[in-house]
Amino acid sequence: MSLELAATFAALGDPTRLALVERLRGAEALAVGSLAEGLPMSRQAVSKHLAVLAEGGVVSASREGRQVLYRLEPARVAEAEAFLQAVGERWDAALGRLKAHVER
Amino acid sequence: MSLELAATFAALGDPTRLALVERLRGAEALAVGSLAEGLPMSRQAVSKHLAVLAEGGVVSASREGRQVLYRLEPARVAEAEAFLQAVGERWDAALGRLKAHVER
DNA sequence: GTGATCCGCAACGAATGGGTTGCATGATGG
DNA sequence: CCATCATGCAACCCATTCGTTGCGGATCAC
Repeated sequence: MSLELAATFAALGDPTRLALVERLRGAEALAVGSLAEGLPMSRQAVSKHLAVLAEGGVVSASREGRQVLYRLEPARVAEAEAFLQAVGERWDAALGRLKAHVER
Repeated sequence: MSLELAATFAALGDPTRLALVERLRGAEALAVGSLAEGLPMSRQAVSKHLAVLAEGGVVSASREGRQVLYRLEPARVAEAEAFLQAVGERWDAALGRLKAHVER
């Protein structure tokens, strides 16, 4: 299956990276240093996590002076969401059929 | 952040497991052996992947005679979908504000 | 310029992940 | 019963991941 989709899900499959995404949800764009603040690991570790998120298409980076700003990238996130919705739809459809059968 | 959510995303973050989910999308429930059929790895490897999916709440297992049936578990999938939707919503809101500003 | 700040790169060790094989177990069919 | 089939369990190997530290390169403030 789609390697890109797998990379996106894998990027989200870590508590630290989920926390980073949630932080980015509350701001337009944040620098590495401010994202690392408060997390129980080094700045370089956070930087690596951000690289994984970027590889998965969840965030994008842009240099701004001497700092690097990260922001959410909704396109790939929407693809992942669509996949999950499709998974659920099959089940909803089955439920619909069952309901129709019961009500007949 | 939610360890459960991270486990769910991590479970989906592998091409083989995504393929398994897609197969399960087309059937009510499938046994380990039939899920392993056609995949370029041993049955035990597939069994491990299914265990990871179950740990992430994506599928559930039930013994049926001498075979174990796996089926999709929509509840946790819906939680993951809701998270992704929330991530996108922030962006949509920002886009809305931008649009409103431009049109003023 | 000089010094401080923000960050990436490289090397390293410990832990995890994904695959294999061999064997044990429990249900099925004659 | 006995052979067979569908799985799980355990041990092992190799590759990757996750964290660290040390260093060097830009950039800003003065």
